[in-house]
Amino acid sequence: MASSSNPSNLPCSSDGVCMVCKVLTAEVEQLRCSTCATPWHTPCLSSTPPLTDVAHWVCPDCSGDVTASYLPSDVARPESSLIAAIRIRCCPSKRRLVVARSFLAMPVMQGLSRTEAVGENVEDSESNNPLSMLNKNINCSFCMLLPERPVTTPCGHNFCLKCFRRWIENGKRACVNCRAPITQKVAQDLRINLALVQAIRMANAANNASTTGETTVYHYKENEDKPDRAFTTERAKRAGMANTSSGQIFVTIAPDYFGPILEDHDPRRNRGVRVGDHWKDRMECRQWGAHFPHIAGIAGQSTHGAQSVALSGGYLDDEDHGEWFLYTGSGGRDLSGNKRTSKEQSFDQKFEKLNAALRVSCLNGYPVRVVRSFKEKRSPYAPESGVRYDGIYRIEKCWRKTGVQGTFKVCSDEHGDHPRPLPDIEELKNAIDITERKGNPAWDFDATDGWKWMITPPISTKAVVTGDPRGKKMQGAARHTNNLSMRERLLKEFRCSICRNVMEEPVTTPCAHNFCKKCLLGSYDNLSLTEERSRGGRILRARKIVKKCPSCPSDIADFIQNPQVNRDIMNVIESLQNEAEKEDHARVSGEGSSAALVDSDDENDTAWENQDDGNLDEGGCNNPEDMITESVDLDSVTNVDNTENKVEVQQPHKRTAGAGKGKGGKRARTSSPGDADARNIVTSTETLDGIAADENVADLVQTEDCTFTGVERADPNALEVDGKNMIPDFSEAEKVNPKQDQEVLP
DNA sequence: GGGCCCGCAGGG
DNA sequence: CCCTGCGGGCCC
Repeated sequence: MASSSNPSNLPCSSDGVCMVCKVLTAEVEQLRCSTCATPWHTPCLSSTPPLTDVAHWVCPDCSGDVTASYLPSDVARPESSLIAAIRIRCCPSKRRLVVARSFLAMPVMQGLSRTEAVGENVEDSESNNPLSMLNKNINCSFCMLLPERPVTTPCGHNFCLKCFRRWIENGKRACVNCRAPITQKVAQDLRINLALVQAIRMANAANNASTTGETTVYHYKENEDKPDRAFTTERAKRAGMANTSSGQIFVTIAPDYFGPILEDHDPRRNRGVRVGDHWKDRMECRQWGAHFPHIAGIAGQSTHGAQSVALSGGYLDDEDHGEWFLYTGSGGRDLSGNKRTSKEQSFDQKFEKLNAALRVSCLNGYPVRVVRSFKEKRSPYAPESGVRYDGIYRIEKCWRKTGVQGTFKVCSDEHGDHPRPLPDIEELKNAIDITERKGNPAWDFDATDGWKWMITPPISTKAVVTGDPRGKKMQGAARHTNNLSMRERLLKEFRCSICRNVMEEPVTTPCAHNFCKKCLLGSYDNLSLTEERSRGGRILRARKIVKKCPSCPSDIADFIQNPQVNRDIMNVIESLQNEAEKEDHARVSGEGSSAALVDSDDENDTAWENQDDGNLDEGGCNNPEDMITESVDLDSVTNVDNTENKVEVQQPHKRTAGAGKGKGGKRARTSSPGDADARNIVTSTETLDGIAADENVADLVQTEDCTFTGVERADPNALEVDGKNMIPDFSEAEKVNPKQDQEVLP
């Protein structure tokens, strides 16, 4: 390995110029680092590897020696930003580069560097900058940034998943920090450290927020008491699942969370919900968060936006073209009496409630999750059974128009009274209240990163898990409790799952769960390492006892033999606690707010909720761009008879703009006296931002047509397991129905 | 296969 | 607290 002590050890720049001798280097004179792929000018290296080792050569930046000199404690040196800049090169992915740039450009970071450069204590800047505090204590030793999708080694060191993977893929089997061996098992079965993810996210969100008091928000409500499956009481049985009580919600997203459900949100499987995932019914679908309401087709809040929709055939004139669809809003049906559902449209829909939510998502270009149910019999894209998650779509247009389901008119293919298969433009002519996005969509395609948030996602106003009646009660009770500071919320993320207190001597298991060292070891006190066995007087070889992680079924017997404290996390916790103490002293008052730290979850969670309530009127958004929602004039709808809200949804490679043509063309834009539908165009988009993203992003299709946003590929595993429920190949389907692709029918 | 019927979850 | 909602088992 090259020596790191030579100060002149510098790589070549991106255009191939050696940063030592300033000469444009030829490929043959370069040595590429097997870890970061950066080229180095061989003649300028202080030492060169033997020819046989060239393939495995690791550059000075990536080699352990140098990394050591870049440990967080060294960040305080004035040249730290330079070091960081150089280190960025070790993570060649563009994405990281982008992250790094914006990172360095952040005022917060600059402030941090300055402060540290002159040797001041950092804590002052920390108090208001949780992000810089985290950044100071937790750095990936490869890229020197806050770890992205952090993984923790059994020796207690934290890295970006990607950086660490690259290291492993290059055959390294020792921790870059401490040289502790990394077993094959650990290397192969990396798990994201969710506590870190949450903390970093929270800090990021706080940092991005324009005002100081606001919060992001990952509140957890007790959910564990619920069974894994939905259940129906004896009395309610006859009425079917409408009367079932929800089972446990498995994902850690709030009901008003927008976008894909990533592995970070899926502590059970650490996998996330992927396109093509399939459930037996709406209840099960709900438990995995794809679509929460178990009857209603739209999940959303009128001022916040709609998070998901279910396509299940409730409205006759919906069109499903796979990549885009038309969706009718809710309302306008007479559900009085004991008729809890009515197919008849008896009055106008308006852009209120859930329809307003759709419109908010349309205006802002939020990602909308889409599930299809087998009940949508008329769609070739519907699954044969159950409910399937079909990825992220975007609502392109909303309008109201006279539909076919009015009281006075029922049009269906059988009756031959086909509405003209108009292209969208035509339909839009007849429509009223046309809404479309004016600005840039919040969720959009980026050439480098694929589909992603272009702005800070809307801040959740709800607790992560719903459904526990106790939670509801607590909501009210806690409504008056005080808000938690960012520091307190961060500390909450670092609680031990066993004692529920902020961790002391935190250890991270290979399955990425965090506990106090004492708690973890204590829970196996009565178990010896091996079990003596005998049979019929004969002594058998001792069998190793399986020791399950307290949070999951993983066997962590090996790990707990010598669990290493996660010092990064410990440092963060200590910093946070010191800050809290200081503040308490400064306040001198007896009732410091840090006391809230030991409060029950419910207390705290609902307290945050309370805090959020204050923001609700602003659409729950803190980003100015989100404020568009404020301008929505929900009352602008007037004098329409029987209006339904429709959504037009679009899929990837299709031409979208003209949605219209569908098979029968349902919408009889006819003379029916009333029945305007509120419609929405939705286009499909999705990228999973997680481990899976690596596999998925490349599959995103970008259309020439700006209306469409992209589509995520189905999970191949899901397809294998259950072929009949596989997500349809939309392109094929289109071939079968060429008409659908024609621009306009006369 | 169609419709009844019922009582959950969530918005407001 | 009231109202609504693209469920679904069961009975006919």
